[in-house]
Amino acid sequence: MTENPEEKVISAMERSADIYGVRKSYARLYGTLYFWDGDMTMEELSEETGYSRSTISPAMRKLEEFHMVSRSKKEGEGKKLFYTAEEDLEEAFKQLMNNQAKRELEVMQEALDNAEKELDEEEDEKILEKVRNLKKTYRKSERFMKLVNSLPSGNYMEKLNSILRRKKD
Amino acid sequence: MTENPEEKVISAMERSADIYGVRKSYARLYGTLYFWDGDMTMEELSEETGYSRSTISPAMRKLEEFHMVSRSKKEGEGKKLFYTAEEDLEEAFKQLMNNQAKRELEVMQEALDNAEKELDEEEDEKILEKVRNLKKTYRKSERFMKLVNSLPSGNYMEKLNSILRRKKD
DNA sequence: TCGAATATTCGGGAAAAATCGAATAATGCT
DNA sequence: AGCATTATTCGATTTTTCCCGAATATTCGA
Repeated sequence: MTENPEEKVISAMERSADIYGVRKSYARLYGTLYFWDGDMTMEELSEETGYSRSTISPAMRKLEEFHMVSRSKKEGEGKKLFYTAEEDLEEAFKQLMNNQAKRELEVMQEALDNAEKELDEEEDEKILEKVRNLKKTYRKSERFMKLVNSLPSGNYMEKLNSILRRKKD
Repeated sequence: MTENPEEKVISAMERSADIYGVRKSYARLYGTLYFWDGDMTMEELSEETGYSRSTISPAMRKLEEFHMVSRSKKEGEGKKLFYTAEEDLEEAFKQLMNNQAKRELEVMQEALDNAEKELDEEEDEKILEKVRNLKKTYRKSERFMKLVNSLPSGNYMEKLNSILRRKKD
């Protein structure tokens, strides 16, 4: 909240989150945690971000689900939870892609399969063709996703680049 | 609206759009147009989707900006606009990525640069390290984006796959 | 097993976004 | 140039999303 240099970065994170349809509060919570030295309790997060505990609690669970943060407990600290930010964002993004986008593609493909089946019975060639066209695109995206996910984390860019450099036009 | 097979596909599109933070109306408009035989006027789109013209007009301009649809006029049809769906979704997604994500990355990188500069003056090593860490990740994403964009449309997946098959574990 | 500390859930209210209808602007035709 | 037709903009309304505080559930330690 106070105007540190990192505040601007956190704002940028909020903006990104917003653009991708993720709650801004998630971004601020993550950013605050990322720049914090060590771990934080929900109470500290609340003080720091201004969000109430009832906002933070589910937010942290989501962030955990996305592998953006991890929780831990401490000896003699009761049931209090301590959070730390996952620093390897690359891995986090891959996870995000894996969970969200994958489920997403599945829904679409199921819809396309059903439509194809029905249209096949109705012998509606024009629409059928369009459905098949979509299926092709989605199969391609799926393969692309799997590919990115299968690449070893950390240096996939370098690998891809070097692979593709040879066909440089 | 009536329960055709393609309605389910359009619903899935709406869902996708929603997940990615895009207006559902855009998805329905695009989907309706995609399955339509030929081009459509805004009035037809309005009848078909139930959205009013004042919703459709800006939506279509956005879809055009994203290269998802294209407009045209017809001889003797006055100023009336006719829309057709871009069928090459792959190209459209690339465009989308190019516009939205690119601007997005720029904002973040500027914030990171500024933060780095300020922190450098303050000699705050810990935070500085974290900022640099983020910069690294974002540079990587940027390169990745550029790479995907530079790939020839249509069969990049096949190429990548065949290239990578040899390192299959 | 009980009590204290903490996390989580939930309903209501506030804020934000999406859509509509009415008013305005732009375009093509005569 | 003026009229008719269609697109666009804008303020208001509805819908949706987000967040908070209070109530409830869970966990840990004794």
